[in-house]
Amino acid sequence: MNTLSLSASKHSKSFLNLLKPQTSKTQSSIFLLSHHLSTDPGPETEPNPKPNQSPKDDDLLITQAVELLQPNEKDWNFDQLHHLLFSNSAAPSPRSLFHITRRLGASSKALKFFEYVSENVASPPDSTVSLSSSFQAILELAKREPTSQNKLYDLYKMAKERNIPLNISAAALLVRSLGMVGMVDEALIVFNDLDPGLKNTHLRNAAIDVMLKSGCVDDALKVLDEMFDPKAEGRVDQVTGDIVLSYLLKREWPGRSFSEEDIVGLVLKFGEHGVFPDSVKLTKLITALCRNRKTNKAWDVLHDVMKLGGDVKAASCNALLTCLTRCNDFKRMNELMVKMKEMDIHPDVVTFGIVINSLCKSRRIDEALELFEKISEGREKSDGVSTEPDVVIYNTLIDGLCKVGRQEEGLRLMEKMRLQNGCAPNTVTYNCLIDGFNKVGDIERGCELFHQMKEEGISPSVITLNTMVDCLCKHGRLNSAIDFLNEMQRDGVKGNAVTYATLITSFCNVNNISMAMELFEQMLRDGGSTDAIVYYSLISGLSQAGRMDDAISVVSKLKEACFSLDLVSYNVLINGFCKKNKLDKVHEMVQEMEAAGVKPDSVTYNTLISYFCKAGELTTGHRILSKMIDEGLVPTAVTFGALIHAYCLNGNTDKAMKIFREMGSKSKVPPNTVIYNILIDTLCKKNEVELAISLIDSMKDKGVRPNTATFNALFKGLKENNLLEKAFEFMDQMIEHACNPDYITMEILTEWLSAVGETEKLRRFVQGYEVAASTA
DNA sequence: CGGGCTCGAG
Repeated sequence: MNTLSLSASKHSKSFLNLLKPQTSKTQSSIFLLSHHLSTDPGPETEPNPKPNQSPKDDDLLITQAVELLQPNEKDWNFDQLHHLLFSNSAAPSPRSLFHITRRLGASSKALKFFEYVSENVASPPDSTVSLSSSFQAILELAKREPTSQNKLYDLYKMAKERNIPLNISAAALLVRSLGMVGMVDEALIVFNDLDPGLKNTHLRNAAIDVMLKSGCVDDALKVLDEMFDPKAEGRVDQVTGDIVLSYLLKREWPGRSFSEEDIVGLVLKFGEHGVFPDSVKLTKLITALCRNRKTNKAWDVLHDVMKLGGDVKAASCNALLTCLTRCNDFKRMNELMVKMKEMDIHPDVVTFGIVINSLCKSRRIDEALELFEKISEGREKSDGVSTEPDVVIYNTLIDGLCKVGRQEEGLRLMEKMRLQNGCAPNTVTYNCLIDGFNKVGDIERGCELFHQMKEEGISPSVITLNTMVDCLCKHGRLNSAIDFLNEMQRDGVKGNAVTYATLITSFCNVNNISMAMELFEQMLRDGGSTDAIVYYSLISGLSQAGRMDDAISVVSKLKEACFSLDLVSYNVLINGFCKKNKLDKVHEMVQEMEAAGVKPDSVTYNTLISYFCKAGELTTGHRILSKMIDEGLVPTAVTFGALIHAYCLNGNTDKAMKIFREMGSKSKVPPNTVIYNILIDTLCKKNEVELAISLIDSMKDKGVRPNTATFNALFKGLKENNLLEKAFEFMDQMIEHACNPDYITMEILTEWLSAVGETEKLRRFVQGYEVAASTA
């Protein structure tokens, strides 16, 4: 526990420190950086006026010249023109030529003027700069004209023939514009023709942009490499970084592929040159790495960017935190938060949301509530801290409470959130609560809340629908579920794949395959455009009903419709074949999924581990577990459950208990109801009822809901040992937890209680009254 | 660009 410094008692302090007003020493540098992050290359540079001519003189000249050039080019008065421009000993400045040319409006007219000037101006090289300026103006005009595509390149060829060099602005314009209209080869010719001295950062950026967008990735990388040379003209700048990174962050790269290592390598290389991804891009990169299970890479790149002096914002840290949460890596979560404080990165409301969610998901709901209180207090203080809990944080907590059976508290929290500005309950709030009450069997309250939300004008979502449908199905009220669905559809909430998957699976479970098929057809009909997910749900339902032949025939239908199986479908099929003990089919499926490029996930591994463990092949089970860990997957409660189950079956209860304890201490995976049930059942059978009872208590502490099977296992043990008072106690608890007795419960209790003359207590129990109260 | 709710494994 001590290594886990997420615990609120320790952390609340550091969080409060983080919330203190900050000395803003980083403030100004952040501002500067964000200014540099702009991708706008800045205004086109205009030629400088001649040193001996003031811009004012220049402007007069420009106005007069444009006046003279106003008429159609046939009617130009060349005498006056010559007098104005060339009678002076000083030729017109490049700046004035640029402006005169540009104000002629049309490129054809501008070109005529350009011809006139080139005939009258002194011979090169003296006139080169002037002519280049005029030429730049022609390009700018031509670019705006509708048929510019070929015109631009023709103009370039003309300039080249006449040995009129491009200035930087003209070159950049050509490269960009040609690239934009798809004349990539031409754009690259322009770039490659350029004098190396002219290839400044701006131009190289334009060229790299064109190259990347057209798939000439290797060319781009070559230019980029030159830009990394410390002696080079045109070093990388922020814009270079933006262009290259935006490209790398795309889902696919035309023309080449990049590994995560390549991308991270480039980011760091930019970093060494003082160029960093902006917050959005860094966050995207980290999110992408995390999605591809490269948590370590994500961790490294974030820390390296910090080390190199990049500006890291909370969002990027949040992305990594989310990923660490999913791996239950509390140690590094904590390390990262310490680092954030060190680097003066303020945690924001999302950061707190992630931490609170992480605590909730590990069932450390009270610590989550404590942290929540601390943040709320911080809001009251007048130190300018603006982290107040938002709707998401409230919802996270309400869901956390509901998930551990504290739905009444969840309800109270909803009332509390109404008192906070801008924190009105929303659809998600109600979804959590409805599910909370439904899951403990209190459908009445679930329905009540459902009507309440509608009265409040909060529209139910498809998740609300699915929550209700699932609950009705789990209680065997399949027809009510269908009615509910129809009613919601009338109100405009259409069922989705989850809805149908739930219904189809439920009908398969009660062996009503024809109804399942009918729903399948209905969804195909209603769905408008067919979706593969329709097939998935039926395959899943049939597999779980053990009808593997039917499932496989639906697979063929799916393939005929040109869909392919997804990860979940492979998982349910593998599970189905495992249950049927068809090992050859299991192998076939695993091979097929690998060939299809579908990577097995923890569910796949759990299914296989559980299969081999149950079959008594513990060695194979452990071997698959190692492979799972090698693949970067984290063992889940199901994984541990499979191992624990295996050792229980094996008679090795001590080993099972050892794994169970390690779950809490080493792995931080919260055990679930099934694991408790296995252990309680096994311990009772071995006559270790005391230990079994202590496990029930630990369930309460950890917020794991017992179910009917939990109590059944316990009652069997209590009956063996004739612990009647204990039995009454747990009968009350069963009522408290809204666990309905099933036929097994009734069998055990009827036999036992009739034998000892306690039939009255049994009667009250069946009617849902507390048993202990009946004695009073 | 980052955090919340339903369903698919044991």
